Amino acid sequence: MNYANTLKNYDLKVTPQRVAIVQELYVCGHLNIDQLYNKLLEKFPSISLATIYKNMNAMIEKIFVQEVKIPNEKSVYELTKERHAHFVCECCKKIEDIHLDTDNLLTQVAQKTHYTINSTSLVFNGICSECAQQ
Amino acid sequence: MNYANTLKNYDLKVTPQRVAIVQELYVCGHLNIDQLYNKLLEKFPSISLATIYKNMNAMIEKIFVQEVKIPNEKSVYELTKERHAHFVCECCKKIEDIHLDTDNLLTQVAQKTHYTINSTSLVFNGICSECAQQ
DNA sequence: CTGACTGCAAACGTTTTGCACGGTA
DNA sequence: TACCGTGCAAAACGTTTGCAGTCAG
Repeated sequence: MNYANTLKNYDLKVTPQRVAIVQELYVCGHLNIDQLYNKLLEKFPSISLATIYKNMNAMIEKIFVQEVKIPNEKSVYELTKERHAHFVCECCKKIEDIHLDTDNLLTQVAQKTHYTINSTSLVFNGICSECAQQ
Repeated sequence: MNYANTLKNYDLKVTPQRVAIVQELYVCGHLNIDQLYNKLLEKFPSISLATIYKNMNAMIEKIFVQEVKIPNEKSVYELTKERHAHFVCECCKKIEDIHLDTDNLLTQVAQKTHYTINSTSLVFNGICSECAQQ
């Protein structure tokens, strides 16, 4: 993953702060604003929260990054990938991507509503196996 | 629907403001805080936003009301009902409940993650048939 | 009568904005 | 060089809290 080139592909100027944001999202998968800010503080001790917000908004506008809204939790951000669902552990707050076959689901929605579906937001809350063992 | 009795069933004191909140949610289905505030202003010209917030939090705590987080939109609130999904029209912002058979989906999640699922948040974004005609 | 609810004002946390400076292309 | 991004400070916004007065049970 070449972070700088990926930014360019999305029409975003390359700056060290942006590269670091992409890198953290790539490595960590899902981060909320505070987590991202704290990670970046290690590399850029004088980085501003305003910079984080401005960059997230710029990346969201280019659909390079997407916000994931989670019940009872702060929103997290992830690099745009192929459509997938999320599992959130209510205990350790871990978030995992789940790739599901949603053809049947979308067929049901189409039959019941006759609406055109453009995107989905599927979040499953529960207890992960690590937390369940304790 | 007897609003006062329903409030009592959920261990919530009955006040005119609360009855009005339940009534609006029952009639409108889904409302965000501003919409609810504006509706209640008609009946209670001096009602405070703080009252709305306090009551929503009280009702959520009793699981009488639930928050629905929607991508790119403000959260809306609805009376707790049986599990269901939501369709949101990107054009007119209309929100509709959809009752889907999710057995297959939950089976897939169970097989792929071995996690215990306690709740789901399923939101479908698209264009409703009324907006599609235009 | 007692405790809970209301409405107001202030406080708080989060996100956005304006501006001077510095860096990217 | 021209424009865009950064960081700081202030502003804006949404939500919560404290308090005095009022109401429900």
